Amino acid sequence: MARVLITSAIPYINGIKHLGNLVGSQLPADLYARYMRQRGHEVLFLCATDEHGTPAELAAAKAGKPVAEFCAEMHAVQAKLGEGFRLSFDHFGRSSSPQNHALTQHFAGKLAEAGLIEEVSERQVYSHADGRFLPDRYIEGTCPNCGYDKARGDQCENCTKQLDPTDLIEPRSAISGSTDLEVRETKHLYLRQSQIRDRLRDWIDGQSDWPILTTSIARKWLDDGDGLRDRGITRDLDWGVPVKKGTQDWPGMEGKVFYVWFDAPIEYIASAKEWTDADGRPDADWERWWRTDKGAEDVRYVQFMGKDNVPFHTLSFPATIMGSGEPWKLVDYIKSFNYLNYDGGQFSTSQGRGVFQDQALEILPADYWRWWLLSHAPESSDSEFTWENFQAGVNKDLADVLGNFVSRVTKFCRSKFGEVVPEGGTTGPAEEALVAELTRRLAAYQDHMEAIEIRKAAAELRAIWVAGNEYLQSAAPWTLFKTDPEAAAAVVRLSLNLIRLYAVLSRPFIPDAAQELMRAMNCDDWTWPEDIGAALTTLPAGHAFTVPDVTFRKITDDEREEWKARFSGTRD
RNA sequence: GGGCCUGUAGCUCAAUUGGUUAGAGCAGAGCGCUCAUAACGCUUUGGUUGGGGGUUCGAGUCCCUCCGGGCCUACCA
Repeated sequence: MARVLITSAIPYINGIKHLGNLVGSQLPADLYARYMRQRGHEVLFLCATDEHGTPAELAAAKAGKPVAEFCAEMHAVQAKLGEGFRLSFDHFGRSSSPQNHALTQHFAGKLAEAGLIEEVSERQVYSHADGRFLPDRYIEGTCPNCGYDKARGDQCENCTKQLDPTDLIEPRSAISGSTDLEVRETKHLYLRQSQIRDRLRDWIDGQSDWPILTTSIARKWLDDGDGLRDRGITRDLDWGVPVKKGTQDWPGMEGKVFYVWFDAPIEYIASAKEWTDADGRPDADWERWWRTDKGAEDVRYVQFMGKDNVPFHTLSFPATIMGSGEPWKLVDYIKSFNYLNYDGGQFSTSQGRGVFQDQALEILPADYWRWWLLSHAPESSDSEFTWENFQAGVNKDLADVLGNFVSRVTKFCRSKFGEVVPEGGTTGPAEEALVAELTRRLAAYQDHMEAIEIRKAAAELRAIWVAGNEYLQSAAPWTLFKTDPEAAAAVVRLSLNLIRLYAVLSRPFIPDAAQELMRAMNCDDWTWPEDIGAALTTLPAGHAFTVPDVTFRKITDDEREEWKARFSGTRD
């Protein structure tokens, strides 16, 4: 039995996330966590909300709420949506937790001791009307290069020229529109990542099996221009982790907080402490996952994230861990994803474009989304959600191939033998061939799951479902029954066992439906099959079952059109 | 501008990393079955692998070039 630590990128707090966010980290992480648990491994699956930063403060202001209250509410909303999608987190924490405050300050203290923190004085734009410093992109003005009047302080979207906020003509706050701006001197802490560059490079170079997407982004940052740059890890904000050196005050840093990207990954660790603290368990219980000096040497740590998160997970966070000089667990494998687009464009939280998690669950059960999203995960390039593809995929795969198989087997049995596994008859070459095929496909399925090749795993699972229909078609128990009822009974007995096997194998993808099927088979044996032939005799003759309701109803053309129209514009 | 990724059948994707005649699913066509959610099975149509050039006995795969799509470019997260 192995021990697997799994984290998915922690979703930002500023609003309800769309399906692109879901498929880019949490959903695949959940698939992997569920699979590894089913295979008997010890799994710790952690996630949290990422609650700090300017956008969180602005979202709270827009909602007319104090930021702490806003974040608490949004955390509850996201936690509930996670449950709705059956994300099997062992703990869903908050980056604003006291545990994360303490740990973030601890790391900063250790980095300072190691000489990896530098104090830098810099000039930033302050808005009197907004009462805050403005990040570059929150300043708008006219581009000095092309004259575009909505250029941002970091870059002009029209001519793509990189800008400094002070380059803008007639700069104004993007928040309030105020032109009452002032350049102020302010002091910040920088993490001297450049000092750790060679260690990071050696570490990255040693990861030959990581997705190209992951390593190429890391190398780009290591080698771009003058190489890996030091990074500011503090901000002038109210809401965040106060800057401290361990438990000590940090002279000159009063009133400042750590940068959200410094404290967010540390929450992966703090979430584990939140998890044990919640039950009053000792620190040793979470440290055995995170401290290689306290039992984590044999842990395999796997992270899931969208490509936009890769630099922070391959460089900044490892630099924090390496630089601390303490034996924290480094990530072993980083699975990164491209983007899921929506019907010809991007999903957008700010523009309200696409399908959001709450809306998705309102119109269909979680399994529909899980199956389609996972079987179309943007692994090799950006992928696209269209209602036509979604309808076709769900109807064909879930309703026709899997659902209808269950339906035809159980209903045939009920009409000929009653709601009980029939006895009599023996298996022959057809059954042996089926077992051989399933054994081969199961091995492939397992290989793909181990390698986190999600679309391939989904395709293999589907092929396993198809094999049942092929078998049933060629065995034709409805014909056999007329001349040799016992032979038909043997076919049906095996087919009912196939349903149970499908519940076991499909559970990581579609946990609710798997549960329904298992319940209908009046069984609770989720043992992962070591031997297909043996697994297909689990339900013995005489075992009672029930014919389940339609497991997956089809999406009608009318529904498809209705949803397409409903989600074409922006959400309220 | 620079860097990275990507382009394979109408659609969504494969192709053991340079090795037979480029494969699946969906959609389309034909046949079969009648247990089943008008479901299932079998057969089948469909590709100058974005264009052009090169290396090689051999290129979807490597190199050059052009075209298209996307991402990143460090103070959004």
